[in-house]
Amino acid sequence: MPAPHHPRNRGPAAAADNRAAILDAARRLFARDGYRVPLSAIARAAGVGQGVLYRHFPSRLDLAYEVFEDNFAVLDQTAAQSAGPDCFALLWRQLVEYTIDSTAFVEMVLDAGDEPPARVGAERLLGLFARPLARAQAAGLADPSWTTRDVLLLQHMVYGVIAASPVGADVRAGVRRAVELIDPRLAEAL
Amino acid sequence: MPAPHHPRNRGPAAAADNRAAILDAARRLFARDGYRVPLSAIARAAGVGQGVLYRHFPSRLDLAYEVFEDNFAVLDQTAAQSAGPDCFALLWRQLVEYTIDSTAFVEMVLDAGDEPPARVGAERLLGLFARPLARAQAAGLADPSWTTRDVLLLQHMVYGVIAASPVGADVRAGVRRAVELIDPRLAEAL
Amino acid sequence: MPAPHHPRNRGPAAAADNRAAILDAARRLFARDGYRVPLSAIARAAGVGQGVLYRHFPSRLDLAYEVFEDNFAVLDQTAAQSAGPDCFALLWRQLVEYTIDSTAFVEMVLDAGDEPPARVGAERLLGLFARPLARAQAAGLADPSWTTRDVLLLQHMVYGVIAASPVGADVRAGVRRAVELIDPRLAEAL
Amino acid sequence: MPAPHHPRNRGPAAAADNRAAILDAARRLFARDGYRVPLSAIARAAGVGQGVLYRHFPSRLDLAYEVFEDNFAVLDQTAAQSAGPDCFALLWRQLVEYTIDSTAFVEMVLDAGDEPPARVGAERLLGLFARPLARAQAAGLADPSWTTRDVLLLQHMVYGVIAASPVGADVRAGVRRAVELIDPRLAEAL
DNA sequence: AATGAATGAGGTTTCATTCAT
DNA sequence: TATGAATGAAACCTCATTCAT
Repeated sequence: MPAPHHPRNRGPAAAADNRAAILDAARRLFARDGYRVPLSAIARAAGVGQGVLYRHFPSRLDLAYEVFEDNFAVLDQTAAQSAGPDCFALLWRQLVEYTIDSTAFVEMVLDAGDEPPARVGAERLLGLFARPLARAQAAGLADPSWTTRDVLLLQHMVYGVIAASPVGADVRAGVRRAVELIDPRLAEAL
Repeated sequence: MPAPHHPRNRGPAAAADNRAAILDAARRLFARDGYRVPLSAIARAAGVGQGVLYRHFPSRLDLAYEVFEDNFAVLDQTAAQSAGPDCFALLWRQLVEYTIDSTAFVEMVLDAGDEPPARVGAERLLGLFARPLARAQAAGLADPSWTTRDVLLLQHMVYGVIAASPVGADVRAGVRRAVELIDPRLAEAL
Repeated sequence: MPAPHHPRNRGPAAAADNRAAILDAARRLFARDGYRVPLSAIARAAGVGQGVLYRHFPSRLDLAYEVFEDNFAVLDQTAAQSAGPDCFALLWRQLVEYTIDSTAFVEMVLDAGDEPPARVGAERLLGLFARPLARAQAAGLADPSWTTRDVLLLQHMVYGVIAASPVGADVRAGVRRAVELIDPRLAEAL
Repeated sequence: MPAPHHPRNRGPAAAADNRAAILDAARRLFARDGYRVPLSAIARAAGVGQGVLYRHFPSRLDLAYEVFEDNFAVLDQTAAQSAGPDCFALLWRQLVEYTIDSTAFVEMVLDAGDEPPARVGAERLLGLFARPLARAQAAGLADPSWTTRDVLLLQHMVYGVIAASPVGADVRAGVRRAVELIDPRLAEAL
């Protein structure tokens, strides 16, 4: 038995692993049980004590933000790698995917309320979409009247559709139709 | 002992009054403190015992549904009184207003999750909008491709914008712009 | 078996009993374990749920104050019944007794800190001692320079001696000697 | 790898520095936040790990005792340097000052409870005051009935006054009046 | 010898729900 | 039928203490 089942207190070296395990557990539980899932459940699922969770993430929002931070990282990469007019569509598609997958994201945003908006990523998204949107507009692939802030609104509208979807419903179909109502080009990207 | 010290139990006659008082208190507290307000607070504000609240509304959702039921009543009235092509715009405007005013509504919908969707009024809205939408479409006041189910989607999109609005933000402006992105005619109605 | 061992939820009728049981338990545990004893321990000892404790006494200070309220009641009685010059000595003796018995009282006072002073009884003691002190002074049984506020200081000095007494020490002897250092007449009363 | 990234472990030489830093931090935090301040806060303020704190001071009481040890050192010096009948007054003044400044001292004494009394310095104080008290008594500067143990009682009485002082109160004035009640000569020394 | 992360017990507090009266 | 106290299961958060590195 080379791997002991309950290695108590693996020391500071475990910090990075623990952090990753917490983020992983949080991602899963946020997705399964919603943003309000007990932090103790996350700690348990991650196999760490509650104190560790508090050390790494002093508040629920800190944790949630980090969970979604990964998403931003991928979006950043997409924005950096794709310089053509399609970049906007790619980003939009990914953003919608993340929004669908992380319904907890909606609740986090709801809950964040009076927190600095940058915390919940709005500003990051704005920066992310600015140039791709301009390029898409120049190429006639996006409505010329849209601002980057409108892209946020679009995402929020997608939120709404997802959030209001009954559990068994086909979320993707609903989102697609909703986006279609706004602009067929947006729906095509999905 | 002819004069009870605490004339508490006013008998069955009080039931209707209590019900109304609870609904009224719930409406206020949902608006002020959000959907998650303690039920005991609602009971207290209504001046009734907690048991009464449970008698009338076995669950928070039952209570919330009834609270918003009144909104539907007004919408019903609007639908009944206005037979012209403008009816759709009137209904839409009212629906958006209710959605904005009752942010708790958003949370309720989020929370309802796996409850029968009809519970949260979707079916009622469908029935409500069916004929007015048709009339508006016939008069060129609404996109001919829209179905009544699309109207629900539209409302959900408005949900999203409201839900994602930071605390101090101008919710109405955001909603208006969002609706504008979909169709200028919808925005005009607001 | 006429008396079930664990009668769960005895209903509102139990409120008064519960309140008394909580106060009783608190008095015992404060005396045994100090002011910082866990509230949950008090609830357990009283045989009630934690919620009940919170309903009756929203804060530790509320509970402590009520526990010591009884003491004041007895002092009030003494002050009311004894109109002679000995009244001061009687009150002083009782006050010292209570102070000795309730070391938690010291800690409560320590902990109260910035709470309204009336809460922790200082003002009550002032009012209680005013007239008896005057009578005792008139009869030459108390130092004429003492004010009622000085009586509080005297009590606090007794606090200090009690608080600093090692566990096994003869608290009473220490207090007596301390009081003797101040004024033999005060010590005689003990 | 000649240049370690984190020059953390400075080796045995750091032990003395660490000890001093911990004592310094403890003195400040005890004064600012009270005796119950988290040990982790002290470690942090001292810039050391928590383990180091435990190595040097196995318990909070050990730490507190050492913190106040310095006070004793000064008292020792006073006792050694002043051979006249005023020595008692000087020592008394210093003792009262330390007691006022370190309200945490009061709490420590309260908390020590069942620890060996010598730990909290009683015995040291006894030894310290023995000869100065005798000299003061011989010179008529102190009550001839006082024993050195009475001096401890006097200090405890001062404790009580300090401990019972409301947060905003003028502690010094209270202490002065209290001491005056005992003996004007003691108050003069302050 | 120092670090500082991990542990986990334990305290406080809050409510949804029940139920004696 | 109404009352509102009682229940008790969590949830949150905080440290004292340990221990791998």
